[in-house]
Amino acid sequence: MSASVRSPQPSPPLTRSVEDYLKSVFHLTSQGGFATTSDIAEMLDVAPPSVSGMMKRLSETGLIEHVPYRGVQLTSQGRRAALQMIRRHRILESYLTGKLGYDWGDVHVEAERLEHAVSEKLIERMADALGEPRYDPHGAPIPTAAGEIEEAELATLAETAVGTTVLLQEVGDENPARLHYLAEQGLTPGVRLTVIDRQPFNGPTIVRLHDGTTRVVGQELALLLLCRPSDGE
Amino acid sequence: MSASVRSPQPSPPLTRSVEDYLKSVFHLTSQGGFATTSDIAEMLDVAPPSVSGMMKRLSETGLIEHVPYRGVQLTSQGRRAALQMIRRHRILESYLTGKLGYDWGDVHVEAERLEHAVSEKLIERMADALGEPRYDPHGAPIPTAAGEIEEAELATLAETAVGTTVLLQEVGDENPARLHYLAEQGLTPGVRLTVIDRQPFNGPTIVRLHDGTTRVVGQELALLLLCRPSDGE
DNA sequence: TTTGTGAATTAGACTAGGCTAATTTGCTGT
DNA sequence: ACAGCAAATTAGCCTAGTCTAATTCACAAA
Repeated sequence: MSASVRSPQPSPPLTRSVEDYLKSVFHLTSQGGFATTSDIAEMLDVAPPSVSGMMKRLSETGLIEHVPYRGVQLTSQGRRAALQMIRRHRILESYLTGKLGYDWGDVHVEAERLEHAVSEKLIERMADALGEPRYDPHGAPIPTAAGEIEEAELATLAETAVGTTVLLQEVGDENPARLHYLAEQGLTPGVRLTVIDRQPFNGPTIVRLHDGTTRVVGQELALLLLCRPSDGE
Repeated sequence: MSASVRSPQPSPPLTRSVEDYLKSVFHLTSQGGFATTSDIAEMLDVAPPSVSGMMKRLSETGLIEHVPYRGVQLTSQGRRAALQMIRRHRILESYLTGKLGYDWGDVHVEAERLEHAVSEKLIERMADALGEPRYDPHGAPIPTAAGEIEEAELATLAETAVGTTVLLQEVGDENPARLHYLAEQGLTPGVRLTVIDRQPFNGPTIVRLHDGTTRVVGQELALLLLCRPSDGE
């Protein structure tokens, strides 16, 4: 009988909404700290009171830690659930581009809908068919089935020093138009860039690609290009 | 201004529930006639009053025709929506078995969840990858994107006369255990069978396969095997 | 120390979709 | 013709999740 006190009761499956909230909190706290009500509300396009209400319910079910008027963080249980959703999302994006000819600008919306409906089994079959990919089409790391995710220290292109050669690792965006443009410019994960100049006052960054051609990248886009120091050449 | 009277207003997307109800009504009226409240309730595993409520809403939005205390039928708009769902379902089943190694007994549940989340575009990509299949893994016809569905006159194996040779066209079941068993027995769509005997009092039907081996098929299963007269041979 | 302000929460209402219990209806058998 | 029964509907309630309007809180600035 004493077990009933802290037994992790057979939790009902999470609803779509709950899954979305957990993902938001995960992303908003990935740099540490708390996620605020208004940030969550904006990310999910709902009104702040909706967030307050949901946060209350989620903290009652032990998925988040809520400090009223301060913000929220995921519990380890909530983090596990969020990572599972992110794995689903990123495997789906990878599968849609890799096996069904989707453009990397179009996968996000489709994956956003499917991630709530796919079974664990289907995700693992897709991952298997793809050869257990470690990164999605945008270069974001895919959590393992066990819930581990790679945490890399990436710098935006906008803050990379002139003269440096870097590897473009990830594009931190999901806007189709921007992604299409970047693909046209050849600015996709995996390419090596050398920063050859940067205009002052938040001006554009000028980079040289491996093939010798150059690109002028405005700040808005440069902030989305996540790079890491290039090892060898 | 006069247009506002009968303009087919930009109907909001159907909810999951609505999609499920429409599918049920379609299946229950496929032989003609009305679908009854209790049949729908049983098929969807909800209480009859839930069905009454939904039928009221659906007839207000013009998807079904409701004759109180009699039953319902789909309007042409409702039929179009139902056929779209059935196309999605059957394309998904085909894709899961054809491209992701699913067993034909396991696809139904997975497709049931995904059919509410996939976009039109994804379905067409899957259909394309499969070469526009006309039948799903159980032999059921797949509606075209334009909403046409093949209507065949099939007889159950249980009613097929002794001595007749037939083509097993479709297995009208979705129970994984039964489907597994049938696959083990080699009783899958496309095989040719000759009925060589049938025991009285709803007893089993004995058939010979093309390879000369025989199978004893109890009535419960024989009722699920939908056959058509075999042309040649 | 007090006050103003913006963020967060509470209050209260609404919709979809489900349920049970009570009532109504249509049909069948006498 | 009508009594009885089973099926269908109505009545009334519940939960999840959303909203707007009103209120409360934390903190920075005076």
